[in-house]
Amino acid sequence: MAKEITSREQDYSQWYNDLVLKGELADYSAVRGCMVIRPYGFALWENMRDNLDRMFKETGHVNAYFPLFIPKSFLSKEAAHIEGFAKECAVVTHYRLKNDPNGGGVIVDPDAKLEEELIVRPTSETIIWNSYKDWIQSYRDLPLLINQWANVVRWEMRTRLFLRTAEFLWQEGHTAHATAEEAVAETVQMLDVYAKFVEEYMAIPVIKGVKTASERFAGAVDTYCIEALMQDGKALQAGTSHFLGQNFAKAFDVKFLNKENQQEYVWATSWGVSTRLVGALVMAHSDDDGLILPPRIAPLQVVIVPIYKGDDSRSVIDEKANKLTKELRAAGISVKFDNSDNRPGWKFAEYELKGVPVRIALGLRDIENNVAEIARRDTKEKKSVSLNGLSDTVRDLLEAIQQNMFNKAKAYQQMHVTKVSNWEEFKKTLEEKGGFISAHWDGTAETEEAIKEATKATIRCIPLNNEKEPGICVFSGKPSVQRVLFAQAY
RNA sequence: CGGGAGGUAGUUCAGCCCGGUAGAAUACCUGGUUUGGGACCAGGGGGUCGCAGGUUCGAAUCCUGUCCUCCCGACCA
Repeated sequence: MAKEITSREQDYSQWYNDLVLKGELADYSAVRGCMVIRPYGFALWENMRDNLDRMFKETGHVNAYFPLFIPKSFLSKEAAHIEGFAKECAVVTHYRLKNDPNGGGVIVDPDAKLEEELIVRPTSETIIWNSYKDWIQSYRDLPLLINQWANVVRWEMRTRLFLRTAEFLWQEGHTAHATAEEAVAETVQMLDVYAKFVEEYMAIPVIKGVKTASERFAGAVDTYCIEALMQDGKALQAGTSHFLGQNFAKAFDVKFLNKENQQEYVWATSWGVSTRLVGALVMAHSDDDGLILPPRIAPLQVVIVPIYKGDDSRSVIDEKANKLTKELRAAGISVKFDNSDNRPGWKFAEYELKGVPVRIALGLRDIENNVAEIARRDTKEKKSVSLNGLSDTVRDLLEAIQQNMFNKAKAYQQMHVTKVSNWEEFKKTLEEKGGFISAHWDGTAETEEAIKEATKATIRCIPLNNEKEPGICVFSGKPSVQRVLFAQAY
């Protein structure tokens, strides 16, 4: 049995890797645990990034940029924070190379040792709070609502393209507030922004919740998260928003003078999503024929494939296709007319691999009848449509695909939240069905750890607005006040 | 950091056991015929066999070391 599960996991790993590589999203790089994001994959990330950035600005945030390097001493100012990150930090110890006196290569110049080592940021709380200390004097300086788009490095033991890489791109918001209530409201607001983005743009339904103490961000008072379900039944943390209390304000001595002329520590939040979302997109929607990208963020929404028959047809079809391309672009749809020298069948397969939502095939026969064959990637349905008002037809279809992808993923998610009442059911469900398991938990870290030890499942979150429902813990049999969501996770 | 499998053409891999001229498929280039689901014919270019030592007349092949990749485990706010 264990063997079968292993091979199933391997199959999914292989499936996922193929999707990313053949879909031309990313490649492995020469650097351990890092990846090269290819133009197509980067265009996808840019679309995600631009939409998120707009949503951040609509909620009053501004962008800034802080340094890549963090003095070692900064990290040690917040005890829990260093505890959480110390094991995975890349450290800069020298600032110069020199020619190897014993050979042709270069060596690190031992004379160029840094007095204080620099840490390549695993996250930027410390370097940012060092600046905030100087920026915040009075309640008039608050709230401070700043986001940065950056790369961070976490030296993970084991990496997977997009889902966990040693270096990744992300955004991190860092805000400072006059009151705890305001900071909590900000934390929840940004969680809502993330949930809205992931559901409405990426077409992936999420469960909003709060982490247990053991899964909490290092240095946070509360960690809120959105959890998504992948097609192999594993959960993926798609975004987090942390209420940091006054931990970082105290560590970096950031005080403000309130209206009553009293010194107070500020209240903080931080929140982030990363290129991991691209991995989520791949895992949540793809099939055996390749990627399936949601229209709202697809780098390419429509591809037009000409079906030539002899050289005579070429100019007629090209002319018509160029006209349609122009028409669709004018309607705000991203289109590629692929008149390259490959055969139609090759192109069909190619754009399916890359997840282009809509394909239009155009041949002489179609033009004579004033129609085109339009195919949707999500369901693979094909039909003939009139060329009159094609941009409206395509726009409606793109919207329908977006909706259908979300509905399908939502139905899958709902089918995979299972309420269980005892330990046998818990194990059986996890093994045979996967997904989220809604179960009573006695609230202790010991039980959480024991369940993880036994099944690899962790508490993904305590859903927001969770019903209070007395019961007994599925593992320990002790009293419980509510159900929580367990799952195996990425 | 433990266990397993690998590193040979752009890619996927064969060759290795049993040492003796560097291979296939695919991709790429040229010409032609084609085009409604990954075309065909002909010709062509492309590799310090991961790296470093060793054994040998001779190493992709054997030995030692080392680096890297993938899978599993440990680790992973």
